[in-house]
Amino acid sequence: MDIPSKYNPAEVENKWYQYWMENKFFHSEPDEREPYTIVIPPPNVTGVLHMGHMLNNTIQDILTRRARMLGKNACWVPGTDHASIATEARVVNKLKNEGISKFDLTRDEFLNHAWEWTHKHGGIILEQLKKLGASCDWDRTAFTMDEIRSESVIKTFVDLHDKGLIYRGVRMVNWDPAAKTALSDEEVIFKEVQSKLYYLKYRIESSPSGGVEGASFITIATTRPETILGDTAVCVNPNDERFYHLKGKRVLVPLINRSIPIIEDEYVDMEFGTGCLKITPSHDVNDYEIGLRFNLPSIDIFNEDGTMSEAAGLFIGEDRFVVREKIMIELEAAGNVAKVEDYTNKVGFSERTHVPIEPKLSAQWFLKMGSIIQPAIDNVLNDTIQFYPPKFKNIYRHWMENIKDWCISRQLWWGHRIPVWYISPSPALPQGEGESNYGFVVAATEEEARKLVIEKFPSLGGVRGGSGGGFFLHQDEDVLDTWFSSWLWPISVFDGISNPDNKEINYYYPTNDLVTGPDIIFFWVARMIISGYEYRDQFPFKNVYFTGMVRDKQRRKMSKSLGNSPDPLDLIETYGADGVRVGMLLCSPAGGDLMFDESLPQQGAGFVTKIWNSFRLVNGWEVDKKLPQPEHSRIAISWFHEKFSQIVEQTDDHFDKFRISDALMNVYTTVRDEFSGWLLEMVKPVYQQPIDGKTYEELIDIFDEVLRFLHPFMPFVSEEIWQLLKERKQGHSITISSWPKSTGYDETLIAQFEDVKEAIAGLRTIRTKNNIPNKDQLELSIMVGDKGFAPEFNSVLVKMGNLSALNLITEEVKAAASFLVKSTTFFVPMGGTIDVAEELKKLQAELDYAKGFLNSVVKKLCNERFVSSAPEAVVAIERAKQADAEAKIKVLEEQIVGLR
RNA sequence: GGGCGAUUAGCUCAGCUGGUUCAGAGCAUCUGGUUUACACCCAGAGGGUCGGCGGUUCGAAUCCGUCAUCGCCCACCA
Repeated sequence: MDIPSKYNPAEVENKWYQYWMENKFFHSEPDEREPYTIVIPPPNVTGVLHMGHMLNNTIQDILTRRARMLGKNACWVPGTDHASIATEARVVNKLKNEGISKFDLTRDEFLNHAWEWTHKHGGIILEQLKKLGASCDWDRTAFTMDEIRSESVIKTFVDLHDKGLIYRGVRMVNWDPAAKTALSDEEVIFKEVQSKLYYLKYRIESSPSGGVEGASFITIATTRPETILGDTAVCVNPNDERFYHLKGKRVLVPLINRSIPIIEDEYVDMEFGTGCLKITPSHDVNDYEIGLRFNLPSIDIFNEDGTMSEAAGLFIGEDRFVVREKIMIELEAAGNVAKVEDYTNKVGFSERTHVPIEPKLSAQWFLKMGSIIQPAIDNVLNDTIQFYPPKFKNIYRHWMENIKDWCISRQLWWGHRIPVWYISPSPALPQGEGESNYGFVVAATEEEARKLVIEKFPSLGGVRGGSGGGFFLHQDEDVLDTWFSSWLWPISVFDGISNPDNKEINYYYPTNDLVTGPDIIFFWVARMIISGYEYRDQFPFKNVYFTGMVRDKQRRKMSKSLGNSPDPLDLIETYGADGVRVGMLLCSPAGGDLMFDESLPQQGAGFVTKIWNSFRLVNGWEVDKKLPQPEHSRIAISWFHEKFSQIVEQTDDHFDKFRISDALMNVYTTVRDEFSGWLLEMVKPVYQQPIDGKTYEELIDIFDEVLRFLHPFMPFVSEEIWQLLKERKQGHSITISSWPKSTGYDETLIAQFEDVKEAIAGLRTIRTKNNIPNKDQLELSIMVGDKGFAPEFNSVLVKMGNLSALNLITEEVKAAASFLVKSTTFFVPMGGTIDVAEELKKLQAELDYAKGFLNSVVKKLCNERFVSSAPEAVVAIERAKQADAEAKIKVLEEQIVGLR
């Protein structure tokens, strides 16, 4: 068969992916087999593949492919997330570049743009996953905002509301002034920033008037001077002696001279700043709480976009950060600034728009987290659901035990519109007004809402509002948090919310493994577990494997702005998908970060070439069926069977423990060392000689098995060679073949062969030291003693050592180079070229070492406490060590005497 | 401020219930080797007081305490 000498990944990969798709090998339907299910962490619909996806999806593909080969009905469900805020931000941005403002559009107009954008850019990432070789069931591709998923989300909202778990409340929320929406706590990232601490003087009311000098002041410290316009109190600690005299007094807010009380609350830290805190209930969570306790007015000085509102009184319409600068100038001029210090504090930023968030009081929808989370806590702590690595259990538990209600509404348009219908007597009632007067109903559709209203409020009458009385319905303008749809993902992809008893959900759920990043453990993983128990009374997945971050060599996170992230598709083009996959996994322990460097896919690609060349070697042999099988081939093949069985067993164990890198390392060294380095070299016929039929056939079967062992990691090259290796039936594929099985193994045989390897290494060393070319034959004599070297592999020694003769002897050989394996001595007669002094030196060194070793062992054995308290097996091992060392010493001493 | 985890070869990491899996792997380094599958290769070598200090034990990389350094998560100190 003619085989290209150079493997061409691009061509091979396209060919086989197409073949797999045409034959629907990745498609799964419920049947009588055991299911194996993974749902993909849905990437943003308009996103593009980055290195994190590569790592994550490679692992999922390996797990899926192996499960498929284990005979399970493997189903890896792909899909994308509508990514409410991220996508909306992109569309807004795009429109802005076209000179269109979102706020000039109607909701429908905007959504048209958003859908257009989604259809144009959506799903690119899924096409990219195909390049990686992802064996997803593409017929099941889902989208968090497609019909089934939308229906599931709405239904869930209505259900949770009807259970009393969803409520509307006015709370201090994290406000994103760029996106003009509330965010959940999880979407806020706190960062340390260099800022300033401003010490501002507030005049005490009824103090002697006159200039600032000499008047009575109280000094507060703040990082946000612009918020003084919203101050409604100044607070001190009741135990703070410094302020006893101010009890019950009032102060004037600088610039606007609003009179506000001095209040006392233990919340204030006497040590910090001046021990005096200004209270701005509208713009700080703590101040809000204090405001509630003291019944303080709340003045919202910001507009939704972070500019000053009318209520601020000054700087109206100007941005908060501009105002910070400006107000300081005015305060300075008015004599209200005591001092300004450099200060480092933490500021919350929006995860999506990266602007500082603004605590803001607003009406939002919340999901109560109190009662529904218990099974999610219990079943992770008791390992019903297992986390890999397990350290994430603690992090998870900590979060769960301190969980707060989930703010699920977002002031956006792109997403699932909240199915809440406000009842009003007029057709044009702005949202927010009249709610309390007329109330609302929660229903999946307007029709249902209408029915509900009539049921609940019969007095309103059934007719549409207007002159005839009746009512109008206004749907809530807001949409739901993206995670409110993705938390249902393992259920909703099988339509298990709307049709909870359908065949698919019953078969595929719960899923087996989830592979994701620890950064979304709270956003997503925890919430899926919660919803799993709430809606299926069952965990959504058995195992969660957390991947690490992909970083660069300097441990920096890969990011677009740093420009340190390679384009995955470029990598695939350069190194081939198999090479990149292997490169990603060679050193990425679970939960540990992956320091990515182009040398990794390079190594992966090198490994692909190695396999390819192994195939070229075997493929190039001429077979002569009449030839008998040589002994060295027979024993080599039987050794490989044992060894391979052992390796498969180890690898299965690695998989069970989600040690994917270790599993790959097993595959890597097996192919490179055991298969190519040893087996092929042992059975390789003499140059241009044919190979016997039996060995060839057995070898092809072994190769087949090795390829199947490789396949989950390197799907393409394994398929290519597998197809070339033998005549295959139409529609056959390694994809649907079987994973190698361990059939048990003979440890003795494997150990014996390790000795043989050592002996061959000894021979090679002698060649190197004495400059004897490989093609020159050597003669080898083995000293046969009671601790004999197993003779089973002697034929292998002859072949691999290129020996002219192999003698079994009982007497020392003079003028020979020698080496020792265990306590068997090997001699290679050197015909007088032997350097006696050198040889003696070497032997003496070995002897010294052996004596020292013996000494330590004997010491241990002489220690009665050791002998009496250590387990018998351990003592026996020590005794064996002693015997071995003694034998070795005897041999060495004899040799030394012999040489002298 | 609270919690979690880590520290083993130049780098990235294994090392399970203390004892031959006990000091390991891959990469990197160094030395030698190419008409005969593969220099994307082969053969060899060097390199570590297992973060420091105490303790438990016949025996500690492994268990305990403590200190140091790093990382991560959570938290409302202006």
